[in-house]
Amino acid sequence: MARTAPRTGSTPARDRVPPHPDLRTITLQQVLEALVDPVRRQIVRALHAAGEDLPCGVIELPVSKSTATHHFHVLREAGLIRQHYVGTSRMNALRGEEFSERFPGLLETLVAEAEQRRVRALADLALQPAR
Amino acid sequence: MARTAPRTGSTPARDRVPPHPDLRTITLQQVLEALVDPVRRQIVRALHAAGEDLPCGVIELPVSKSTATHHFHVLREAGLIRQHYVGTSRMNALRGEEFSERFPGLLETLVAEAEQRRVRALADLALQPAR
DNA sequence: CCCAAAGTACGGTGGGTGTCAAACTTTGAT
DNA sequence: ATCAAAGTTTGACACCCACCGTACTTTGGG
Repeated sequence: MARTAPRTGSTPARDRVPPHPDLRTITLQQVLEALVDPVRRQIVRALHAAGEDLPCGVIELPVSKSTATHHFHVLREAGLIRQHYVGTSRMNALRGEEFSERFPGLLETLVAEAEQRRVRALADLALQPAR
Repeated sequence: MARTAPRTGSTPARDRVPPHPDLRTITLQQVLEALVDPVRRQIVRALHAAGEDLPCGVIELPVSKSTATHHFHVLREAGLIRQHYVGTSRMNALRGEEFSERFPGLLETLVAEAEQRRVRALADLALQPAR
C-alpha cells in the first residue's frame, strides 16, 4: 500500500518522475479550471494532434518559459497529461484513454474546437471580399 | 437575414425578453468560463433535474440575490439557459437540446457530476465507522 | 571542467471576477 | 393607493491567477 514509489536501489535517490494523480480522485471542478485557460487547451490539442510524447519546448506557446511550466503543472495535476524526463527535456503525453474513460466526451470537445477554429478562419477569409 | 427581431408592432414597446445568443456564435471559451463556476453548474443541474422552467428563487443557492442574478446572466450569455418573465418571476429553462447539438457530451458530463457527488457522499459515510 | 540547453522555483504585479449591500423597478395583491 | 415579492443595477471590495523576470538546478557535450 506504500503510495510512495519503493525506489529499487539501483536508481539514483532523486527520481525525476513527478506524482501523477489517480484519475478517480480528479474532480470536474479541477478539470474545468485546467481547461478554461486557452493556452492549456492549446497544449492539450497539440499533444492530441502529435499522438506521441513531446518535450515542452517544441510546443509553441504565446507565453514565457516559466509560465509554460506553470501550465504543464496544472495539466498534470488535473490528470490530463503524464510527464517524464528524457535527458534534460521533460516529455509530455496526453493521458487520453484513461481520461476519456473518466470524463467521456470532454477531450473530443476540445479537438472539435480546433476544427471549428479552422472553419471559422476560412469563413472569415471568404466573407471579406477586400479592404 | 435580419438578425435583430422585427418586433411586430402589437407587443408593448418594452419587451421583457432579454437577448438570447445564437448557439452558433458561442465559443467553447465562453462555455467553459460559464461552467467553471460551481454555483453556475449547480443551476444547470437543478434545471436539468427539474425538466421544466424554474423561477430564480426556487433554486437554492449559497449566494445573495444579486450574485445569483449575475450567474443567471452569464449562463444566458453562454447560451445555456433561456429566460422569460411570468409575472414578477423570471423563469429559467435549460437550452438542453440545442446546446447538446452544439457541444455534444458537455451537459451529460455535468449531470454525471451530480451522480458522482451522490456516490462519493455515500462512500464517505461508509468509510467513516465512527468518530 | 566548464558551458549551453531545458526547465523549475520564487517573488511580485496587474487584471478579472465572484461577492455583497443598498437603492431601484416592476408586478400583483390587499 | 399602497405594500410586499422578485429580481436588477450599481458601486465597491477582495481574492485569485496568469504572467513575467531572475536566479537556480540538472543534464549532456566539447
